[in-house]
Amino acid sequence: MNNYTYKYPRPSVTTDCIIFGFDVNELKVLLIERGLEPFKGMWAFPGGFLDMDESAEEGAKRELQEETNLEGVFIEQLYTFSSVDRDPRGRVITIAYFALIKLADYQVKAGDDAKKAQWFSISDLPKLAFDHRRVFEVAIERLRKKIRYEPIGFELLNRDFTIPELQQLYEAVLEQKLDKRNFRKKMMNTNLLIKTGEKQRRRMKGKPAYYYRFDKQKYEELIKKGFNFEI
Amino acid sequence: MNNYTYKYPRPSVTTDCIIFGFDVNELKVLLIERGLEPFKGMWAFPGGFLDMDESAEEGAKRELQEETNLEGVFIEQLYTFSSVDRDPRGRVITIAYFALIKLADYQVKAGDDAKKAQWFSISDLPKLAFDHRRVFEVAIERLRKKIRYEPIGFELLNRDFTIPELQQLYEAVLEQKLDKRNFRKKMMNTNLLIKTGEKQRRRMKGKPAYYYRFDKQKYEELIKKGFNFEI
DNA sequence: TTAAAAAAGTGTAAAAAAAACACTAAATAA
DNA sequence: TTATTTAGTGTTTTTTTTACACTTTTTTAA
Repeated sequence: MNNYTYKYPRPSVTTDCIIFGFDVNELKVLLIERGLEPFKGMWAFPGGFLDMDESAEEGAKRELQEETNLEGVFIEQLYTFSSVDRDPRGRVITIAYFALIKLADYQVKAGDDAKKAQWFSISDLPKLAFDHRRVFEVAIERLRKKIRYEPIGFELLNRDFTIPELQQLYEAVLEQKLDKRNFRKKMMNTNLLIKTGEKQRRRMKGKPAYYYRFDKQKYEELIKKGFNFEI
Repeated sequence: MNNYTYKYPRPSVTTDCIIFGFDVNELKVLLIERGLEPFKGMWAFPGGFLDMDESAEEGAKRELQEETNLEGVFIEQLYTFSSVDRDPRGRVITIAYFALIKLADYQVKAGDDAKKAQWFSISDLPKLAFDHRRVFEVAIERLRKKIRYEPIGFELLNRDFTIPELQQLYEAVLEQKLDKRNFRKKMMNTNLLIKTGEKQRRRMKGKPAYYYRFDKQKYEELIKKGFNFEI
């Protein structure tokens, strides 16, 4: 035990992941119930200690994989939180990442005994452990800014989505109503949406909407030429 | 010696400061010549190890103070760099901050023997130690984005500045020419510039310009009401 | 089977913002 | 006193954004 000795004291370094999902018109975030002290019984973002042979991004991705079974998702460094007193166990610095996932592709592993994971609507969060409330505020603010300038909303929807679904996502994230016609116009003017030709085929009220796909390849080419996505 | 022992290995944590200044129409950055291996003789951003009783921001500010004698400057977390191999001495994670200072207020301490500090034009940087070239790229990109959406340019100018000076700063940062009339119009329309009434009084070519001040107090009030600075 | 209800889809006009553009004014230098 | 240099100023055109209402296609209920 106690094998690692240094001349000067060092903080522990962890990564945390703020994982957003979108379901039935609500923006959700994934939390884990803490089984141990400190903050036992409270909810926190999934995260853990950084290994010495991985970068912070790799560590965050590894944990995301372990916790949610998801790979290849949009992940981005959010902020590094380093208040001296943020963890009662000692000096712990956390490098926080945020991730957007397609909720439909993902099932919370029910009954995973080690850690109870659960999606919470962002408007109805429980009390969070550590400084995670603050972390959440930073994350949601970043998401709100980012969704206006980069086409990251699509990461939250199925590959095939309808324009009204996309609009509802924007409305949920930005917390404001948008004009139907102007929204569609703007999205269409990017020339980045491909109509699949399929209609919604469902037992549902109202006229069914057409499905679209985001043309990621075209987007990547356009940004090389200095194109700016903006909504 | 070797007094700190932990059960699991821990990375070292440092902070680095990318300090921008503006002088004679050039955007500059402050570098320190390394006196020791590794990268002896090469240039690097000022920085150092985080103390256990300070947050990363406090650490960055302390170092900024030590290196440049400046206090109360605009400072902002930039990014945390954590590649496994970024420091040949071992696992070192750095939390990078960027800062904007009024060059006129600051004199590089000539002959400070421990560390030779020097301003470099961003278009003429020497070879940088560690991954600091990458760090620089991230910093300049952030500055370019940020200056369009927040009134941070004023942090680089004297309290009293002329509109042409301000424009030259924007042109240096954004690396593009701007229309004189449209630039002035936009700046004036923010209603955040106070004309001091003073003219330039100098032995210089051309018509002297009037001095202005940025109304920080008014700006702070406006952002509370949802105002957006944009240029 | 028909009528009512619900949601998707569509275009145009007005207003606001951004871009383009050239001359006059005030100082210094020759 | 004349030439040179830089500051300062307004208007028109173009582009972008906003506001706004009806038709179409489906399901549900009568």
